[in-house]
Formats: sequence, structure tokens, C-alpha cells
Amino acid sequence: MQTPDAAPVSSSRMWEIPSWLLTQTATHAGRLVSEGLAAVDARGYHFRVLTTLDELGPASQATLGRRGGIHLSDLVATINELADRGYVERSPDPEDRRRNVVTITAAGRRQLRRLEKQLVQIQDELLAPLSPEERDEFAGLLTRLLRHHMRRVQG
Amino acid sequence: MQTPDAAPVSSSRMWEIPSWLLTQTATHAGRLVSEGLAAVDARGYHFRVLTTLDELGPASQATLGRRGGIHLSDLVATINELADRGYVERSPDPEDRRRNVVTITAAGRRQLRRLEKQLVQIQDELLAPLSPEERDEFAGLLTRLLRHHMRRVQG
DNA sequence: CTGATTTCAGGTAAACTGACATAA
DNA sequence: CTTATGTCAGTTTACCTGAAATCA
Repeated sequence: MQTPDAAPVSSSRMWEIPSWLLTQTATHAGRLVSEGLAAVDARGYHFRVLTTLDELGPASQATLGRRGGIHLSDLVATINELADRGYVERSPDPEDRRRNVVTITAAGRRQLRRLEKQLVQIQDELLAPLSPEERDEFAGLLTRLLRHHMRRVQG
Repeated sequence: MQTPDAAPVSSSRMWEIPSWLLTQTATHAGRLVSEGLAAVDARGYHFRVLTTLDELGPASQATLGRRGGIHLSDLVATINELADRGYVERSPDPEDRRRNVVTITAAGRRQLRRLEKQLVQIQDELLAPLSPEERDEFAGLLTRLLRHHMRRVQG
């Protein structure tokens, strides 16, 4: 048979479009994160919730959602998963009976350490081709872009 | 009532994680692209297929999928959508009866120009906080990362 | 009343998996 | 036989919408 297309992937024009470069690279990053966290039975939302809890202390779900950048509707399922695994506890807030107070457990803190360890490794894999200086530049540029667009949508 | 969380969004620790910066920024980019292309009744896959067709000339769906970075299963629906709008034509390949030959139409080329125009504007919105030199740097870093990870998975 | 909190039911785009019939 | 192609059905992740019940 003939193989009329030798090039493995991607029309040359797409490489000139930053939004395409960005979303494609993010897809690979997402895969690395998913796989790395799945190795310790977790996913991205778990880290976001646990690290926010570790930083803030016990918090309501609404607060966790805002600080962790997770929609409240998704938070319900995430908290369910974390509670099933014994990493958080959900109890009613006596001071405001609408609220649940979510608390990280000792097992949750241990799991968070595992997630952090995985994430350090994942960053290294993600940024492998870049020098330390370039990694800083890259993070700096992303931070500026992200700050700019966060203000535009839901400041 | 009290507002115990003044900060609008995102635990400080997440800002130190490049993969998080990357995927979050890509989410904003994806939103800009989706909205911008929806304004001309299109989505991301449409541009990828049309620009690849414009660059390669008539091609089989398998070739389009490989060059456009789209799974064959998703290509079927994308070609259906583009054919419904009169932007491409799908006809059997006489030389290989398994294949369809997909051809861009004149209307398809006009639509592609519209998509390109939208995308230029979108890039400007996405990269607004960066100087021209920084935009080049940013694209260069992304290109190196993407090339590296494309080889790792499906070289 | 308004407004905040939690929950549930659903919808999206993009990437992906598996299966199948057809034909090279 | 194996391999390539096109099609269909379905999953996953992250993000997002809307509605409802509860309560401040």
C-alpha cells in the first residue's frame, strides 16, 4: 500500500497559533497529571480540595469551591469521594445550619503529601525540555496571562 | 452575614504548580476560541479540518485525522457538520474503495478565511498582557514542550 | 423579601476506547 | 492472513447551567 501522508501529525499552520499550542500542551499536561494522580487513587480535584483545606483549615463547601476554583456542583461529588476514602469529614455547621464544615483528617494529610510528591515529579516530566531559567520564565508568563483572564471573567 | 473568605479564587499553593497554571490558562484560551468560533457557527475541529484541507488539498479522512490531530471517530461527525454547511464534499475514492476523498469547497475557503480572522483576534485577546517579544518567547517555549510530548506518546 | 448554601440533574467540547464491516 | 479505513456507540475530565430546598 501507499502512505500518502508521511508526516505523523498536525498541519504546519496550527503551529503558528498560540491558542492551539497552549491547549495541546495543556492536554499533555492533563494526561500526565491524571495518570500521576491515578497512581495514588486520586484526581485533580482531590489535590485542589485537600491543599486548600490544609491551607485554610476547616471550611464550608462554598469557601472551598471559591478558593479551589471548583464549581459547587462538582464539589459535592469531590467531597463525597474524599469522605469515602476517609480523607475529609463533613459535618453540619452549628453556627449556620445551611453549611457543612469540611475538615481534613490525618489520613487526608498523608494523602496530600503523596499527591504533592507525585506533582513534583509530574512538573519535572512536563517541563523536561526546559532549563530552570526557562521554567521560571514559562511560569511567569502563564501567571500573567492567567491573572489577566481571571479578572476578566470572574473577578 | 459574615464573609470568611475575602479572596475571590484559588489557594496560593496552586500558583506554584506549572501544570495548574497551564491547564487553567488553556481553559480560558479554550473559552475564547469556542466563543469566537461560535460567532461564525464553527468550533475548533472545523478550523483544524479546513486549514489542513486547504494546505494538503483533497485527502482521505484518515489523513485528515492524522494531520489535524483529530481522532477518526471524531472526524466522522466533524465532516458531517462541515458537509451539512456546504464547506466540504465527501466522495468515494475510486482508487481505494475503503476511502472517502474530502474536498474543500469555495464556500469552505470563505469560511476558513472567516475562521482565520476570528483566530487572529482571539490570539490578541489571549496574549493581551504580553509584549510582542514575550509572545514569541511564550510560543517558543510551548512549541518545545509540545514537540517533546508529542514524540513521547504518539511519535 | 433577598441572598447564601448545598444538592441534583443535566449539557458542553475535546480527547479517547472499543467494536465492527469493508476492502486493500 | 494482517492492515487500513470509515462508522458508530460510549467514556472521561473539566467546566458550566439551571433548578430546587433550606436557612440566614
